[in-house]
This record gives sequence, C-alpha cells and structure tokens, in this order.
Amino acid sequence: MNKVVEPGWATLAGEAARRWAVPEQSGKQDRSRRRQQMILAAAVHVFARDGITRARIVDIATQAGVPLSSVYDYYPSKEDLAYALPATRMGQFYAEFMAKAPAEPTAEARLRLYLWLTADFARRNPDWARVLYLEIWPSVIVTEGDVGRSIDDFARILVALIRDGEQCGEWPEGPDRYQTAAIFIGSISQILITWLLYGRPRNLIAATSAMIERILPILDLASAPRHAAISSG
Amino acid sequence: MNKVVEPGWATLAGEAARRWAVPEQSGKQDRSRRRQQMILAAAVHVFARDGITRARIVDIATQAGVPLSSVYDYYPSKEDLAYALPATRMGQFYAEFMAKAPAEPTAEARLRLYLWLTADFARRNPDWARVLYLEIWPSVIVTEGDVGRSIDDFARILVALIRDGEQCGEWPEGPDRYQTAAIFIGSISQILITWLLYGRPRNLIAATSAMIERILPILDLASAPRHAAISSG
Amino acid sequence: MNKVVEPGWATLAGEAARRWAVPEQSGKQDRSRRRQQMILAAAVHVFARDGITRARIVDIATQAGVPLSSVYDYYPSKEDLAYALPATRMGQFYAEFMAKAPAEPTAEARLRLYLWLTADFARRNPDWARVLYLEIWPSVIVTEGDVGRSIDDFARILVALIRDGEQCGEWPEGPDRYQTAAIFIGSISQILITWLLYGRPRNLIAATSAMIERILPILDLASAPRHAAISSG
Amino acid sequence: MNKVVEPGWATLAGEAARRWAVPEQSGKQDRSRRRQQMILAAAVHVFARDGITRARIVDIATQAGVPLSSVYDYYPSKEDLAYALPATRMGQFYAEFMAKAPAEPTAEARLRLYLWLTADFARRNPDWARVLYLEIWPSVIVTEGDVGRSIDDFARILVALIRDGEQCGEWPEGPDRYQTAAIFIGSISQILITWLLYGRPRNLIAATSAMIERILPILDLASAPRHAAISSG
DNA sequence: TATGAATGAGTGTTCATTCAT
DNA sequence: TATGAATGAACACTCATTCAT
Repeated sequence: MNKVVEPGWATLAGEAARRWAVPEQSGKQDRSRRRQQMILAAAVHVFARDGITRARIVDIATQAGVPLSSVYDYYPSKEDLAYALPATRMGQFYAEFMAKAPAEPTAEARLRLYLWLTADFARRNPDWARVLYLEIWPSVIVTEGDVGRSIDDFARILVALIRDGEQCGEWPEGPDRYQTAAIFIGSISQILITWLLYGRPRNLIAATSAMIERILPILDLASAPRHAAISSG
Repeated sequence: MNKVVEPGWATLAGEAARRWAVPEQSGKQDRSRRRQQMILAAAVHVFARDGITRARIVDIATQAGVPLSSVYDYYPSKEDLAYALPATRMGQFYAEFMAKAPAEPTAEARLRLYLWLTADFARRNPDWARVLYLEIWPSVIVTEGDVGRSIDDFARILVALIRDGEQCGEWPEGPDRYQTAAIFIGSISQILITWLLYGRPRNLIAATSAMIERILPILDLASAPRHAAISSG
Repeated sequence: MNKVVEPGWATLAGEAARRWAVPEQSGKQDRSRRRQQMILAAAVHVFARDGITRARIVDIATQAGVPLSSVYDYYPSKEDLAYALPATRMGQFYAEFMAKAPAEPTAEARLRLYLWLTADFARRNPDWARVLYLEIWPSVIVTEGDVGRSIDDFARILVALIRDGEQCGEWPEGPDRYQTAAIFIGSISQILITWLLYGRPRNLIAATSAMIERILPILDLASAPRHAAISSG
Repeated sequence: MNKVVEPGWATLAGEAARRWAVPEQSGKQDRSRRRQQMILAAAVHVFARDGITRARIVDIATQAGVPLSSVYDYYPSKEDLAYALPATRMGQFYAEFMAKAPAEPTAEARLRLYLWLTADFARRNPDWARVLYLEIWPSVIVTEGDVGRSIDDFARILVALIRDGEQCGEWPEGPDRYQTAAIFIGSISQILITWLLYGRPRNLIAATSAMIERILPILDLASAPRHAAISSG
C-alpha cells in the first residue's frame, strides 16, 4: 500500500519552532536588538489594552521608551508591527512544546501536554493571549502571509498529534481529524476567551485540565454516534 | 426535597425573544421605522466588511441611502449603533428558536435544533455572523450592558437545554453543565469562524450537523473519563 | 438766549418705555402670545447658562416646552431671537423707572434711583443680567439696530438726568456729561460683573448703594481737579 | 503695633511680570518658538475678529501660516489656546509697568501711570484689547485657573498702589480700597469698551487722561459723602 | 542611525434651519 | 398654524507617517 506519508508531529513542531524563531541578525548591534524587543513587548501590551486598530503607535513608543520615529526604523508601518508579533510569540510556544514533548511517553500524553501548554502559555502571557485570541485569531489577518502560516501551524501540529495516536493504535481512526481538532481548539479557546474577558474561571489551569479530560474521550467515540443509541431507545 | 427551581429553557428563550424584540415605537412613523431598519442593515454590512472600529459612519449612511446626519437621529454615536445590533439580531434568533422548539419531542432534539439553528442563522445572515463572531464575541463589549445580556442569554439557554435533558433522564447528570456548554459553543464557533474567514467548510450545514453528532455523545460520557481507560491499558 | 432744548429725562425715559414695550399684537391668539413669552423666557435662561453663541435652539425650545420648529414660527433665526431680548427687557426697566421717578423730589434722588434700580433690576433678573452684562453689552450687537438703540437709551437717559441736575442748579455744570455718565455706568457695571461672575458682593444692593454714595460727589468735583492740589503741594 | 504687612505694588507687579513671562523652553528650537509666537499672534487676531467661540482653528492656522495640525502640537485644544493668551499678554503689560514705574516719584504718579498704561497698552494692542475686554473679562473663564490669576493680578496691583498712597500720606485712608479700585477699573473699562465697539473716542489717550484726572480726586473724597451736603442743603 | 518636529488626510459629531404632512 | 422628521454644511480633533538635521 503506497500512501503519502504526512510529516509527524515532531517534524512539524520542530520546523515551526525553527521557522518562527527570532532570527539572529548578525549585522545588528546589541542595542538595536534590545530596542526591537522593547518595541515588540510594548506593542503586545498596548495592543492588548486598546485593541490593534485603536492602539496608537506613539503609545507603543512611549511604553517601549523609544522615540516615536525609532519605531519606524524597525517596522515600516503599524500593520507590519502587528504582523510581526504572531511569528515571534508562536515560535516561542512551539519551542516550549518541543522542549517538553519528547519526554512524554505516549501520543495521548503529548496531546494533553499540547492543550495544557496552550492554556499555560496564555496564563503566563496574558497580554499576548488577549492579542491572539481577541484580535488576531478572529480576524482576516490570520488568512494572510506569515501570520496565517505561524498560526496555521498550531492546527497542523494538533492534527499530527491526533494522527500519531491513531497510527500508534492509542485510539481508533476517527471520522475526521480536522473535526476532532476543531473540537479541541474550540473548547480550549472558549475557556481562554471567557477567562480573558470575564476573569473566569479564576483557576485557568485547573479548568483547562478538567476540560482536557472531558474532551479527550472524544477520540474513542468516533464510531458510536449518540443518535444511534437514541433511535434505539 | 426543597430546591431552587431554575427556569426552564422555554421560559428563558421566551423571555429572551421578547426582551430583545424590536420595540414597536408608537410615535414613530412608518417611514421612520423603515429608515431605522435600513441603517441597521447597512451597519451590519459595513461592520462586517470593515470591522467595527474601521467602519466609517458615512459609509453606513451611504449604504443605507440616508444622509450622514440622519444616522444620528436614530443612534447618538457609532458606539450606540454598534451596540444596538446584537439585541435585535439575537432577538430574532431567539424568536426563531421559540417558533420551532416546541414541536421537537425530546430534549436532545431541542438541543440539536439549537446548535443547528445557530449555524443556519449564521449561514442566512453572514454579515451579522461576521460581526458577531469576529467583532462582538471576542471583545470587551460582550461584558457590558445590553450587548452582554443579549449574548449571555445564548449560553443560559444552552445550559437550560442541557439541564432539561438531565431532568428528563435523557442523559445523566454531567460533571459541569457550563463545561459541557463551553464545549458545544466552542466547537460550533470554531466551525463558524473558519467558515467566515476561510470559506471552509463549503457546506456549512453539513459540517455543522456532523459536528453536532460528534459532540452530543459528550453528554453520556460524563462519568467515564478517558484517562481511566488509559491508565488501565 | 436761544439754544436747542434737548429732551428732558422724563421725555426720554417715557419714550423708551413706550418704544420697547411689548407690542399688543391684535391678530395674535392668546396662546400664541403666551408661547412667545415662554420662548423669550427660555432664551434668557439658556443664553445666561451657555452664552449666546454656545446656546442651542433645541435647548431653548425644550426649556420653553414648545417643539423646536415652533421657535421658528416666532423668530426666523437664532440671531433674531437673541436680538429680541434686549428691547423687551430694557423696556420693562424703563417702565419701572418711569413708575417710580416722578415721585422723587430732586434730580439727585432720581439719579440715585436710576443707578440703584439698575442693580436691583439685575438682582431680580439675574439671567437677564448675565445676558446683558456678559453677552450683549460687550459685543458688537450693541452697535446695531434696535438692540443698540434700546441700550443706548440707557446712557441717554443717564445723561439727561445729569443735565437735569445741572439745570436745576443741584450741581455745577461739569466738564463732560458723557464722561460723568461713563464713570457711573462703568462703576456700576464693574460691581454687577463681579457679582455675576464671582458671586461677590454677597449683598449686591448694599454694595451698590455704597458705591452710589461714593461716586455721586463726582458731580461736585468737576472744577477741582486733584492734580491742581498736587502741583500746589 | 503689629500688623500683617501686605506686599507692596513693586513686589506684586514684579512677581506678576515674572510669573506670566513667556517661559524659555530649553529644549525647543528657535523655529519652534517662532511658530508658537505666530500661532499666538494669529489667535489674538482671529479671536478679536470673530470672538472666541466663533473662531475656527483652521483660520488661526492659516493666519499663522502653519498647517492646522501644527496648532495642536503647541496647544491641545482651542480652549487651551484661548487660555494661553491672557498670561502672555498680561505678563507683557506687567513687565512694561515695572520698567516704567520705579522712575515715578509719587504714589499718585505711579497710579496715574498704571491707568494710563492700561489704555495705552490697549491702543497699541487693539486685537488683544478686544479679546480681553469683550471676550475674556466678561466671561466665566476669568474665574478659573491661570487666566483668572493673571487677570486678578491687575486688580491686586491697583489695590496695592492705592494702599501705597495711603501709607505715604498722599491721600487719606479711604472707606474701601476695593471699591475705589472698582471705580477706577470700571471707568477705564467703560472708555475702552466704547472705543473698541464704537471707535469713540477717536483719541483714546486724551480721553483716558482726562478721565484719570476726573476720577483721581475720588481718593480725597472718601470722608465727604455728597448726601451729607445735600441733606444739609 | 537617531530623533524632534511637522503634516495631510481623515472622521465623528453638531446644530441651525427647512420641509412634508 | 403646528410639528416630527430630515439634512447640509461645518469643525474640532486625531494619528500614521515623513523629514530635516
């Protein structure tokens, strides 16, 4: 049987971590690089507070402690600045996952780690989480260019993790890996959004862990739709 | 056994439909009411196209075929206009649900209808769906005032539908109705967002129906967490 | 000795009272007249509160309890409305003076009454006083048309009162009646303006009375300039 | 005899001149300072012509020869611009007085100079005079903040000059220095207002000088009220 | 490279006035 | 005559971006 072998999670996540790693610009001075980091951090902060469209570049500059026009030495426009964020932050996320995933013994453990890390990363980077889940994710910019690619990788890796478990026989081949991934992403996103907007649940990690345990069984259920049970009742 | 009886789905949805119904302004002329509807429709269109913050009131006026200043005869500010949308549209949704739900024989059928109608309503009102899922839902305005209340009703009714099935014995009492609701809402939202942003799935209704069948079994799984199975494996 | 006989104070004030009396518009309905009075009163109130240029016609209409467009049935423009005020109010003032002045035995008593009544009228009509002293008086509209004439009468009568005393021999013929009148008007205005803006003096009437006693002696001093005393000292 | 010594005219006027002097903004370029002066001058011109509330910022910018938005680089709002005027102009007035007053030998000469300079300053800065006497003085803004303080200084210095003459024995201690000051200010203002609005007197300085000679004797009259003379007559 | 200063194009909102009924 | 509704002409203020030094 000849079939196209899709890349495994390790390949995908590794590539993603490398692809979105902050490049070592050899020519740049140290001070220059530090400034760029300050601007990026300030942008996340201000975007989280005011929203991307309402945010003012001058506020970002002030927050970063650099003159307004210096922002333009690094990013030619507000749009470019906004678009530079996802790559660096997602790269960091993928790198964290790659640092921990190999130690996990099973496909399920890696999947659990992935979902858990998603919430934990948000908890540790709440400003970035606001920007990602309230500004970038629900916006057309996720469909374009590097922003799209860096975020698409998230779903791609998740799908690969699901496929991995199927191939290892940890769970049956489900009807639609993308559907499964959508349930996982949607459920976790839903928690994160209510956490960001309402401050609930108070304990994000506990709630996410419980949610993960609740949705993982979906993997086993693929072939036993409820409506069968109903129609027989 | 004395316990607080929470309102059933019919009460909640009925109240929601009434609460957010477009009021019959006695004094207003017919023409005036038609203009207001034109403005509202134009606002949905322009907000969907440009996003709420980027949208220009003059574009809404032009789209509605009224002079710019007439917009201000009906809504004192752009913000007010944006905030008036959710109530009217959600009211329409609740009314549609109330028109159909009583004919459904089981709690499950009503739950299925609710989720299905959510997607179908989005399909029939794609502009509104963009505004709701990409602009309003992931924004602080859902935490405030009437906007918040009209949208919170969505989750409240869903929880009531879940409770209804429990009380009828159609499915066991789960560990956390809000968690269950979060899975349902998150999964459906995830489909809707990818549909809105990527145009996929092409057949929204089919994909949603499949998704519904996939997640409904969650209701039965409450007491059989996967990790038990795993640890025993 | 043949000289032009300028009209006496009684003639001037009497004419002024008549000229600026509210006309008895025979054709108008009673309701119509009452409305016009309501609008006028509301205009004074709103002009006093917001200043003439900042005042909004719709506020005046609301305050008057009439529909916005009804204001235009009486006054073709905001300017006309503003210009209609001085005549009616000044007319009332002149009428009050004419009602009391004839009972006064001396030119000095009449002069004292005139100045005192100026302050007392302001005290009893503070809204009108604000409009007159803070809006109309220091504005180009006093130089034009009826507004100008109705207010110029104020100075004209004052000059006539001064001349009256001279002709009766109550005080010597001064160097310049207009200068004397300017001192009287300026001093009283100064008190009224500080009263309107700072709420001081608390007791306007007492302060005005004291001021009147202080400035009346000016009438006797005409021929004994201080600098003579100085140069001789 | 122990009494609180109030500050003399020299102290007050010196402090006022310094307090409202145009600050030497260290960081600003020369060009920048020139622009600010242009804007200020243009504002005086346009405010004098149209009145503060009617004046349009774009007219001020055009008059100053700078782009509209540059006005906002110096003054955050039209209100701020209007409020910046009094301080600078009054500061200039106080500085002129301080430059000349010390050469005057007597309290009377200084008082005369003060009143005369008031009119002469208005004659040399007619635009500013319009703004001060027709817009600022009769308005609530004189009761607030720096505007109020810069203008209150005018009366404070005048009162100090009067007190100075009393203490030197040049004239008797009057019944109320504030009343005396009110007469002086009111009389001069009255001349200035008619000059501004009617263009009369043609020769402002001559008329003011005559007025000053006419009102200075008030200082000697404090104890001889006219009504005594009358009642005895 | 760095930055203080400058600016043009835009946009939400106001309100006097008019008009159809 | 009365009035609810409509509207056009303004206008203050914003901010991303550029430029001279």
